[in-house]
Amino acid sequence: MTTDNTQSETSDLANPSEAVRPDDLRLEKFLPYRLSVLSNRVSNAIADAYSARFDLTIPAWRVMAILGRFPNLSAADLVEQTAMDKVAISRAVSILIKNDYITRSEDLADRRRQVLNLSELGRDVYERIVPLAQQYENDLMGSLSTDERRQLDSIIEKLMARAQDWANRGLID
Amino acid sequence: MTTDNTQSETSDLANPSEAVRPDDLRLEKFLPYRLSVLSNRVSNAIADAYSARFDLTIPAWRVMAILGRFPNLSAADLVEQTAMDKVAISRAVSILIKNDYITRSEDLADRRRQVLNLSELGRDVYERIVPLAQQYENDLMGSLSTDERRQLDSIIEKLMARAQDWANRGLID
DNA sequence: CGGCAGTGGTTACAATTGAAACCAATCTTA
DNA sequence: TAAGATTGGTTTCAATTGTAACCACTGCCG
Repeated sequence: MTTDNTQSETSDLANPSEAVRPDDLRLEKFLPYRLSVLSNRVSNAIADAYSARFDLTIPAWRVMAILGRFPNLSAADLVEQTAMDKVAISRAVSILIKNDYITRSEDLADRRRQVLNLSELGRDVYERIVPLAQQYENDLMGSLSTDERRQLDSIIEKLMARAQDWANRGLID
Repeated sequence: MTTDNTQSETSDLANPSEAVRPDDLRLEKFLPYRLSVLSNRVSNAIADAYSARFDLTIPAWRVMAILGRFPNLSAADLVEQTAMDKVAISRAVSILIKNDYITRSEDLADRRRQVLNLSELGRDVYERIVPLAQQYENDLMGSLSTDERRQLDSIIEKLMARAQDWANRGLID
């Protein structure tokens, strides 16, 4: 209940029988809204950069980012690592294979699984994208002080945890 | 199952400054990625809450949020206020009208424009949603200290500005 | 006036996304 | 070892979203 009430008079008590008018919602200060706008701006800019240079969507790029670090994953492993869902992974993978950016091989031990890896070409692209991605991040972070970066990191963790709770425990009532 | 590092050829052994291999990108620490996950989690939870109770999508709710504060806006005004695009607004508006949540009247001065307002019913709903939205925000913010809230506010502003630059000035090269 | 560029807003269509059904392989247990 | 339950992954179909074309009106300039 600590919504910073920048409204002139915030006397909760001082409201007689008059129709109880709720405070207006100031969308431009509403965290979920701001997060959404910020995230979209950032994502769109970066998506443009990736697709202009490498013909990669963000989901596809994410898959490559993970495979670059952790070879021999299955699609299910990717789901776990990326917070993307099954279907998105499946689609990204199939595009990446079509582009010869990754390879898919059967897992002999479990013939349902398919082991994914960057191809030569894929690793090549990976190694060119990583710096690009880092450049974007550095540019963003460049607008923050060292302190602010630390703060942001920890704040995001906390918000993430809380939002995760919502998903688990169900909605607020 | 963290996999074995199968990078035979890329001269691991040559630790000297022969940095052939770029640092891996740690997706889970990559700001654009984290923002996206956080924003999606938050938005989805809230979207569920709105739609479960009021059959409102987020775009529609945003339109109502703005109209609640600023009556007599046109669709173009809404575009400006919400950072949503023309089409999204148009669609949200048409749904809201169908639901009798808002009214649309001709602007006599300029017959292209249409003046939008919450209807009685709409204001009713608005007044019930605002607290709900605030509850979600408070719950999120509840995981942060007062300091952190201030910090977050200012950090978001900075990031937003930087991301905005990207859109204006074109991509990083 | 008459033409034409610019605005407000909607429509049409393509691309993206999500939910659920689905197939195939594996694991369980009996 | 066969039946059912589970897991890995893809396909299908509907809903959402983005882009571009579009219509109606206004405003401007000749």
